[in-house]
Amino acid sequence: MITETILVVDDDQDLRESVVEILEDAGYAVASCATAEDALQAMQETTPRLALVDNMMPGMGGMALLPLLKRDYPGTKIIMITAFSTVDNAVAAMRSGADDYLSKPFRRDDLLVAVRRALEVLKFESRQAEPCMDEALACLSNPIRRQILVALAESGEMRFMDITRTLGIRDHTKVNFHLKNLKSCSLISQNREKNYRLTPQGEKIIECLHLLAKRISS
Amino acid sequence: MITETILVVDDDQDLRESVVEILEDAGYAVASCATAEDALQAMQETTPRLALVDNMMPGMGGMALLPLLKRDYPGTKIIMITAFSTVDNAVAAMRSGADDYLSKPFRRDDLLVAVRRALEVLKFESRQAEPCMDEALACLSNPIRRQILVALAESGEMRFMDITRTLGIRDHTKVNFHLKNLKSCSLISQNREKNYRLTPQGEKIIECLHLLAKRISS
DNA sequence: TCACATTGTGAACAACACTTCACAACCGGG
DNA sequence: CCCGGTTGTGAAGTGTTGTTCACAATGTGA
Repeated sequence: MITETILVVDDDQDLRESVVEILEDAGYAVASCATAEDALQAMQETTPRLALVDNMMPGMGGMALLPLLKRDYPGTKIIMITAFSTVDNAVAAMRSGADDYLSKPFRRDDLLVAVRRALEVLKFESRQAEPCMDEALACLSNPIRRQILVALAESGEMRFMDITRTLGIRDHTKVNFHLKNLKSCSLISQNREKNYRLTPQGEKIIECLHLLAKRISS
Repeated sequence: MITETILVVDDDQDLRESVVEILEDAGYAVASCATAEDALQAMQETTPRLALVDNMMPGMGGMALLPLLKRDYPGTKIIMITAFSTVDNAVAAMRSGADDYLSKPFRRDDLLVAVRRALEVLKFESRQAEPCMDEALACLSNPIRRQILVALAESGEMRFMDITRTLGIRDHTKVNFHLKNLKSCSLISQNREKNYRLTPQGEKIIECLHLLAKRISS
């Protein structure tokens, strides 16, 4: 079993060591480095699931590091640390993929609260919901069903024959068959007016399809 | 074709009307309402892909509305609007799922920039790369094959009987069958020592499986 | 060398996914 | 009212996927 560590990235040696100490006192395993470049190296070696990153660093700054980390390690949570924080800066950081944001100076407890919260989220996320994915993935295995989902995602709401014609399928009962499948895994639903639309679950699946497509093609 | 609209949620009638006007002048179709409760209703009816939500409203506030919207309409982008903005508030909003954050008072152009940026992201996300995913998704449709991929992701490299025993399958030829499938979609490969391992493609798929699990369970 | 685990193939079969067809309930306009 | 489009069901057939079994090549330690 690989020990779970937290990575601390900060060029200010005093602050870095103090952060490391706080975390180690709290019982966490910690790795640290002083530059964004070293951080990338460290990520490759230890792949921590939580990283604390300083915003202002010589060389590549934290804001530049953020998107790199999020792209290559989408599962890793990142807490941004900043002096001179502004609303705009915080928003920019969060938009770039930071999972939390700490303004310097912060108290010991601010740090620990943020870390614990991030780890809680990780714990929650790592509890997988495999079972409910089974039916969903099985549904996705058929191209016609995928096309239906995509069409619904684009149009928001469609009637039966809309879908049939959009896909260019002559036999409407065939479409019906797949619609029934999608309904039974509750990826789509039908309202009183008989309009089909994605369920929240269905939308999540579509989002993931997009992610998958993006990732595979890149 | 349903017209794409932007939803504006703000209790302050003056501000709401001015925002609506700015957006309409810029050529967008706009719907608006004054309370979070009405917003939920409006979402059900029109399902806009972009919503501007005021933070402070009588009744349910914007911060309470946010997670509801994100849960039920994960595809919809949300821009939070706030008077008295602080870093903490901005961070909290972004953490709750806001995609952007505007401090009052803002200029016409600030608003339009944020809106355009959100719409750009939406446009990008809706562009798909379906074709190469077909075989991969078909492979994922079988639980045994998924288990094999997961096992390989965890162990890095395994031999035939390792896999068979790890999955607790008595008939080794069954495993062989699925391995052959996985090989033929090049999600796994086999080296001279007959060890099986994930291909780069296979690793990407596993990442996406994790993402999917995360998303579905949350 | 023999015994035994590993790794694999191909055929026969079972189970399931998908398609097609015949038919029917319903609604709206002419 | 009748006609044609919409939305649906169920049964029968077809084809694909998945399982099982009998068997074989290879390697490996006693």
